Amino acid sequence: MPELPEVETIKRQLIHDLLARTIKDIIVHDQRILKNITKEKFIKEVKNQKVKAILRKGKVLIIELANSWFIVIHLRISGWIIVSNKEERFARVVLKLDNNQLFNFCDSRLLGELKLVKDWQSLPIIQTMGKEVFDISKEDFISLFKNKKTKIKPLLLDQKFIAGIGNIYAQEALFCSGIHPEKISADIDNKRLDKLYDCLKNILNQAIKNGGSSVDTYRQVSGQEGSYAKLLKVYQRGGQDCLNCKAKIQSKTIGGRGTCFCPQCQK
DNA sequence: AATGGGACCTGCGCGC
DNA sequence: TGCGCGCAGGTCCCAT
Repeated sequence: MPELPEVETIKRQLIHDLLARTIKDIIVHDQRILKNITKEKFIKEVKNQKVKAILRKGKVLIIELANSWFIVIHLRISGWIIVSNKEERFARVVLKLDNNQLFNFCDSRLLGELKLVKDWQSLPIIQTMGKEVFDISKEDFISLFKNKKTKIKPLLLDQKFIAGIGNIYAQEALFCSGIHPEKISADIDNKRLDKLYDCLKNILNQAIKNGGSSVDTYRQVSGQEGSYAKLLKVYQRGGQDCLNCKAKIQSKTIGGRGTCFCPQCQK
């Protein structure tokens, strides 16, 4: 699923493939992707605009146009972006660029969204978003967990608490730091939280280096798979042996989400 | 404050 | 072979 490393990968590649290009034409194949604007208005405002900047906040991708409109994209579960010379399968919105390349916003399940706004910073999703682990000191990170009487894993998925972490990297970071996903946050000692901070940063950075994790529909902008999937240690490994201790990786629903962990290594 | 469920969606893998 | 079913999960929203 597109989480921080996947969206960051896309952002970096779009700086190469989309920045400073002019959008010559727009094709909207499925209007359900457009959340706050009609197809006609979207085309009118975006046509012939030059791409001025590409930003990322948490899992949100922001494309600034020369006329000060911002295209705000959330890939949700099943979205991805490919820049190529043809229309891709599942392309819902296609931007034709001045070098004849096509920016394909693909989404197999149509849960992603594209908005066109003048002020992206006032969007609720941005307003309520917590800090990313890269933007917070270890001390402040640790103090976030005190007084929180909720299970650690759903808390890591809460974008208002910390931004950018999704179901893959939450599971990986908890395995890395030896924390049971159902452990009550306030009961986790500082040593483990210290480790969690390091694990999160390391895992997210490694995932970015590998172009993200292609476990489902996600692809890099080139269409290549992200190679971090083969480095995942617990995600989707329920029933298999723990790579650390050989115990059986357990799989259960926690906070409504599938969760894999090692009952031996994670306490 | 925290938790649980439903809604949004459709491709895919499974069982029969 | 083909059909129907249920799972996958990011975010928002509502009820308890």
